[in-house]
Amino acid sequence: MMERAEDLRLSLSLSSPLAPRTHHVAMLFHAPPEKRFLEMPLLPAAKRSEIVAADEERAGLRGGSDEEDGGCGIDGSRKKLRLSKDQSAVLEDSFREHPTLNPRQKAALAQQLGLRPRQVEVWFQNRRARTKLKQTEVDCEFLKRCCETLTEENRRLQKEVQELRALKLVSPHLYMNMSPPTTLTMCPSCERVSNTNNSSSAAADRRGGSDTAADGGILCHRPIAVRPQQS
DNA sequence: TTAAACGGTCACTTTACATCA
DNA sequence: GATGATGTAAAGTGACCGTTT
Repeated sequence: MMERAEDLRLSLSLSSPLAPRTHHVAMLFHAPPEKRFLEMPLLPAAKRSEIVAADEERAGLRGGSDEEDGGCGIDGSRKKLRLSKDQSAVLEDSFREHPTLNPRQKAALAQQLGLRPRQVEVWFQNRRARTKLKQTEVDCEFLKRCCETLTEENRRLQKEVQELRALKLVSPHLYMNMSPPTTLTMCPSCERVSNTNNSSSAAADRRGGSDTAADGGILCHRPIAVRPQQS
């Protein structure tokens, strides 16, 4: 199995709308329920009858079996299979167990549910896409909140620098007597400054701490930290 | 070692169907 | 009840990647 496929933290159709959509062999699907369940030994009898009932209900809505029209309507339009709740539940259970299927699992699941392996494959494909979409939404929200927090923190730090500069100008003596900000610590070996509860400072450190107040970016805290302390 | 064939997956898209106003 | 808008899920398509030959 491919690594990226397994990494669930998780393409383009160029088909022309003018071109007639082909109805592949893949679409000439599902046999009637009674035929399907001949090869469904893994499913309890009660479940089978439920699925059969659901199938029949759907068939009734469609007004004909797919075997007759090869999965397509009289006018050639493709009929769309809606999976029953039971089928979906089984697929969901299986998905929770393993988000990707090997050919054997796919075939077994298809047989159990009375579907074609291709349908099982497509279901898992779409399910992975839905999972990824949800995860992306969650990630997006998280990053948004991070961005807001960092923006606010940056604003606060810039304000603090301005105040300190002003203080330095007005009363240098008082400024020199100030104890350093308690949130800043200096590494004894490399003399780099880090803010143990401040992610933006750490980020600035990683970048070499070259940002200045003038360019509006995150301020380098080194000048503050190396301020000589009076005993 | 390189390249073609092949299979699996993904991203994007189309389409059928369900639901709701 | 008919109808159009909208959402959702099944399925089609091409690209990409890893494996095999």
